[in-house]
Amino acid sequence: MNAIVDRIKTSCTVPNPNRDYFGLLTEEQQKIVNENKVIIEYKKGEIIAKQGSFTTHILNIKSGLVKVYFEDNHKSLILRIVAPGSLIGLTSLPLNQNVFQYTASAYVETTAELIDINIIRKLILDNSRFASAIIDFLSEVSVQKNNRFFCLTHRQSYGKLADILLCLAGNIFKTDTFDLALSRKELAELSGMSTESVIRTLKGFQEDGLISIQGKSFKVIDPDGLLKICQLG
Amino acid sequence: MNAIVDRIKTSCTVPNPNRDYFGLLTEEQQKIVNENKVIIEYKKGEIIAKQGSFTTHILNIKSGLVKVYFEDNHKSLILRIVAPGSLIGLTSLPLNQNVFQYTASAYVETTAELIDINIIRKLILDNSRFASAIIDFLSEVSVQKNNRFFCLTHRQSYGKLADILLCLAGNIFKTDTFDLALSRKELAELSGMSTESVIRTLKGFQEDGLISIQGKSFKVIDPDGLLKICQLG
DNA sequence: CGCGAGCTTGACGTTGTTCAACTAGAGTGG
DNA sequence: CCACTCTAGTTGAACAACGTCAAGCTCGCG
Repeated sequence: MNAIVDRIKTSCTVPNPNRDYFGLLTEEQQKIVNENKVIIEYKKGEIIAKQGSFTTHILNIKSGLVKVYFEDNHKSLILRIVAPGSLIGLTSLPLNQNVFQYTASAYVETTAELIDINIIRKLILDNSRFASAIIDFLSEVSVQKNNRFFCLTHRQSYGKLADILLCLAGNIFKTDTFDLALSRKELAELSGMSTESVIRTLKGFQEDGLISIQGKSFKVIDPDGLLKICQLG
Repeated sequence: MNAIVDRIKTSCTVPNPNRDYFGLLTEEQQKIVNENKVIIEYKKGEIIAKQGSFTTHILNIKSGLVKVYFEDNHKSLILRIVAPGSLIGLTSLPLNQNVFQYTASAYVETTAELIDINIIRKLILDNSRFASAIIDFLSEVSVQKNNRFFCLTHRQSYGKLADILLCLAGNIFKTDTFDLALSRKELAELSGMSTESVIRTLKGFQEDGLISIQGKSFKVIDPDGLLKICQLG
């Protein structure tokens, strides 16, 4: 499964699990962070950060699953799915851009550390290895977003949805059988399609023997087939 | 004109003109950069960086106009338009991501400084204010890309093209009358439409008295009208 | 048992792409 | 100076992909 996922430039974002940003800090610095952070639990559906509001804290997702989306004119676009180990709010680090540039909400019950953004700003200036890790993080997110961007603009419904399914299986749930925490409507949002089209496309995949669905329970039967659909468009 | 442009989250990328990344370096560090850079001139259409090839240098665009695009399966997606003052190649800073993540080519005659990427990596570790400026740059590019992403996925042809026109007038050429260096085909690529649709949509704008066109010469007559079209979709 | 949210299906309309033909202008060689 | 050709731009018609709308279904829960 992972071999498949590695071959596509998939559209869902997933953090690099090997990266421990705060482990790069000195003991002293870690102490400062620990003294200036709080841990918050969010229930399913709750807003974690609201686009346009002042970014006073950076969020470090510890457990759960979060959607980060851009809102405008009553429409929304999911920018990335955030799994534990990833940070939210870094685009507010520039002082001239100090409000959340997107909204984040919890797909499922989620816990997050909130760390004062000014502490983060100071750590960037005080610890260059930490700064470098943040640069790496931003670069990786950027590249993953490019892939998602490409997928949503240059593929049609079958390709988009095949991509999302492979990504959910390979990157988020890391197994070919999973109970989807998302509704059809959320799947539609994620792939930039209408709910009805998602349903019809899923049905098509099922008829072609690529996946099997039982309500919210998904099973990827033919990942290579899905991959082929991704690549064709 | 700029008041209009500021009100929309436009899809074309433009660098923050007030930022001089290398001015943050010490004299010593600037000397190292100057000793390890070359200036290259590119002719119209030439490839400046090719997706997939090793990133040995970061590009600092000094003059001209560059398109940065993502290629896959014989399709391409323009990620951003790069004007002088902006950097290209920063997404290759992470060591596990050390190839160009996109292709860059010159729209018009362009000059660029090429600076060894390892020097940049070292400067990030040695000079935290430089590192912080790079973080700010990546954040700004990220936000602009989100806007472009939203525009291309959630607007239809009229909205997309109106956005591009306002952006070209307001951000790139900075005047409401300009000779477009781009062909209709390039305009189509930029807005994610077919060439024919671009032509038809431009014609529509002209009939509605929003713009006037004489071959490659464009004039924005009613920026508020274009803005309204952007916002409606 | 009945209600309601989420899911599913069918019919229909719109948007925008594709294909093919045609035009205009710029450059080239006889 | 005139064909010739090549490219970019333009137009029309046919078609396909999707979204929208409206109606019906299902399943969990009070």
